[in-house]
Amino acid sequence: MELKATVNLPKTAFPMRANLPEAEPRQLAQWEADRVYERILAARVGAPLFILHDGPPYPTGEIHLGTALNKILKDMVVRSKSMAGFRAPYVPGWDCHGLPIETQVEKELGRKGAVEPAEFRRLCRAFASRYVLAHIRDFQRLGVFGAWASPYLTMDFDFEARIAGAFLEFQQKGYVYRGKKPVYWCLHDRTALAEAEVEYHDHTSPSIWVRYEVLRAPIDPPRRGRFYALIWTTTPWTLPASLALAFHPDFRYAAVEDAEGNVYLVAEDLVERVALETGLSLTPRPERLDGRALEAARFRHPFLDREIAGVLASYVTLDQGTGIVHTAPGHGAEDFLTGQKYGLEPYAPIDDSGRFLEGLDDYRGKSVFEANQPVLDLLRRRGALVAAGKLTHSYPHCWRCHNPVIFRATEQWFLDLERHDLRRRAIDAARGAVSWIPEWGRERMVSMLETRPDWCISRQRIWGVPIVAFYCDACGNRLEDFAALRGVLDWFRREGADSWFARPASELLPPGTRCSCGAADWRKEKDILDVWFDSGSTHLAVLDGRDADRRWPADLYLEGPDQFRGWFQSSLLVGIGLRDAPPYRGVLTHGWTLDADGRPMSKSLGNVMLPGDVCRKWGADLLRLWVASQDYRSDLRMSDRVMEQLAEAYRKLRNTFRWALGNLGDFDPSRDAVNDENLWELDRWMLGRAAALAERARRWYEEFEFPRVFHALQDFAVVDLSAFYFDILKDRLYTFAPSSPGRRSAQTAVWRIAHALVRLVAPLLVFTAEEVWKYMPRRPADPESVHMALLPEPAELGLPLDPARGANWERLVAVRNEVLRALERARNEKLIAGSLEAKLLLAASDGWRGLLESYRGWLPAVFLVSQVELGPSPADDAYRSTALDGLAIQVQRAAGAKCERCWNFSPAVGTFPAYPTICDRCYAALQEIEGEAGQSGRGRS
RNA sequence: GGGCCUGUAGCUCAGUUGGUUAGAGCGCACCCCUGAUAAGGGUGAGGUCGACUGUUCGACUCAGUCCAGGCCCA
Repeated sequence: MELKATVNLPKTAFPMRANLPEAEPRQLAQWEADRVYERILAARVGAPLFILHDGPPYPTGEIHLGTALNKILKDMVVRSKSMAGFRAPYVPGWDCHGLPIETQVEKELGRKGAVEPAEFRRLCRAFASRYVLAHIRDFQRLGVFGAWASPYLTMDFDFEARIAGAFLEFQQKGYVYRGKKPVYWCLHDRTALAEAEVEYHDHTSPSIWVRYEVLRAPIDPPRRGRFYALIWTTTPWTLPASLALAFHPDFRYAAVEDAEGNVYLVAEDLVERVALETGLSLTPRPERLDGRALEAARFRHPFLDREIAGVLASYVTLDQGTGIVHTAPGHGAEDFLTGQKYGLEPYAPIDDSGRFLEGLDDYRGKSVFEANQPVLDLLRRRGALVAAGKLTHSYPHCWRCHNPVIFRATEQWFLDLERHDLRRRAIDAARGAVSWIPEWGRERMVSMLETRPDWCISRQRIWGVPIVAFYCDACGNRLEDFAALRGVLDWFRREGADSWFARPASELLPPGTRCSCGAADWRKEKDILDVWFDSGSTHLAVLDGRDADRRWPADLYLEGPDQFRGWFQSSLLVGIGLRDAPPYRGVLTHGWTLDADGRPMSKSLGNVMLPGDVCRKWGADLLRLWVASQDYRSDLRMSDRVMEQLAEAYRKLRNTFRWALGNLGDFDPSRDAVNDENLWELDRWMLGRAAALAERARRWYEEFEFPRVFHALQDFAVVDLSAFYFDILKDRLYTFAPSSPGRRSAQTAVWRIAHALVRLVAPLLVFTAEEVWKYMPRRPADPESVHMALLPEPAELGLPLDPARGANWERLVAVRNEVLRALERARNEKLIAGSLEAKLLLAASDGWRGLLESYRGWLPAVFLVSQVELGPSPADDAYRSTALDGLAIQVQRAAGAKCERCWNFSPAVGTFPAYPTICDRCYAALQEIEGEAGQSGRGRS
């Protein structure tokens, strides 16, 4: 038993089980107490800056997995940049204004409009502040480092002033106009919505076929019945605003006759389908018309005293309907454009809540969706309704209240994208100056910019930055004295944008501000700015160069794919419009989070997995591993199954570190490390492999290829270390005398590798890396936290081994793999159990023979067997390699007895009277150990 | 319907300029060890590379069509 005490078994306090959910919060508290984030920055004074500008989330509710993915990726970027030697500050931000907050506050208030605007804004501010604090905790829990004590909030007074200032600047530069346009309109929230605020859900609409009597068309009228154009629509309520019928210029239109002799115009290709869907029995007549011939046609409105024009539009399709589209320029984007072309008004006779202001008694005073049925009845009475049914289709809904929205022409504020070539310049910048990861981001941004309409920047809400504009009470003209307008910003800086609501125009404007008409009474604009204008301006407010950590433009924006229409785009337009350059040098996009079946996570599907729950069950490092393990450029799958798998990978990595730490318990790198030239060859070879890994990993970090880092680290830990190198080293580390050159060589290699690996993994597994670092023997120059360290340079792993020798080891590994097969066969035949019970007889052809001869002394260790002999010809029952030509392996029982100390078999066991149960090698080791003990005994006295 | 993207073993990923029997790790099955032990090691079974059609002497790799899924928009 006392022999066992002479075996150097691994010893470390580093726990095998991580217990991350409990350990991580302690680590967080430690980091905070030690001000590690600040110290990392301090350690990079004067280093080149790397600015990741944070895309601000809304401070509502608990963060979801997509948010966590986003923040973790950002943290990996910032940390890897920092460890690559950059000064990489991270200033997190929140988008505090807007409908999401208003909706929540209204919910808390219980009923709408219960309080004055100023009070409502106070409640919104309080709500946002509360959730910012909650989010900070959530994000910190993920191990994200950043300036949590000084984040940016778009509701900060100074920030509000900057947003309003950006608007004034746009206006001064001539980009801003007011116009009537159909916009998405939420009847429930009584506000215009940006495209970004609309989401599509299924909705059931009436599906009706309506006939418009033809007044004039280049075709002979029917003998018996009447002559109609047939249209199909799912929005009966837009019929009162129907001003035109649109035909496709290139379609052919047929005249078809029903049983009663009435004749209908319908797109030729749709005749059969229309007959089927309406139940009409339609008989074709010989007449055919090109769509473009119908531009001059005239029709009668089905129930209003109105003549309707025929117009041409290329968006008319043959997918559905009749190939003729009823057109209401006040209620559709495409209709609006067509209306403009033909000089038609964007007529929308409804108020903010969707009630009809004019028209027939049937529907006047009703809101649009209520009007569908009366309009239907009206059509039926007038004989205009040909058929009616229902259709469930994808329809735009308000992103906050989830009610269906409509298109409605209203007075709004717009940014003119054609002004000063804004659109073109933005596209050019996206094409040229910005680097996109992945590459396709460029094309996506460009194509979206090409087709997007002017930016509607006004909202009829309360919680936001007001549009700083005044109207003359007397003549209605808008104030264009920009010095006076800018004066308002001082109020914002002092009291916030709340001052707009709390103070009269006379206070906000310099005394005596007069209109050109001479009057001096002003009325404040009621609209506020679109929140996307807020967030689109964050780069102006945050990257303003007020200290060393702020520089415009940012190096990187990193968000989900939805931000192509959102933040990426709004920021770009603001940057180009006001600074004539993009606000970012690069844009990185990640995918969406999906469940195990590839469906997006959503509350309605009930498949959401919250980061908080994952942290409580698995730990933040495992969530981070999830982020690091998958290709974030496409969508990421999440499930218990995936987490279980990651937990296995984590465990393996952790135990590999643990074994290394256990074997470094008596190793001090500055005292015990072996020089490169004294390192054993295998150790140098492994160091070379680690160096190659470090080199690749550094490059991958540079390219944000985190999954490659993770997979490479895992492979290295599992294949190179655990299954190969460490397995081989056990014999040397456990049984050699503690200070023997061979053991110190192994320890030097293990230490260098672990010391490098822990830094390579640090940006990914932030908690575990720090924990490993704590238990690792370190050099005096090593920082206190692994996160202050730099990524390992390949050179740190030592001088490269001669490539020819490296190639030898690769071949030895190939032989080893064959040996393992042979040993397995022997095990199955019950010849041996453990591999140390084996003796190998290797017969090799010339190609392999030389190699084996020259590494003869290494072979038992590398093959984990007690004895190896090289022989001329294989026995009949030898294992013959198929992979390596000419190699045969014969497994026999090892000679001699099992050494009690090292468990190798040796004929020498029994030849040492003092130690009858041990082998010659252990005998020598024991001599050495006794010598060392004597020395250290003297040293101590 | 349009724009962009994704689709290689049960899971997560590699697959170099198209070129021999498509790789890795995990998981799984079986075996070994018991001095990394709620650890460690080994062997093995798993894939018609989403489908189809082309180009080519040869395609996971190129082209086209389709299918499934995602983001955005209609």
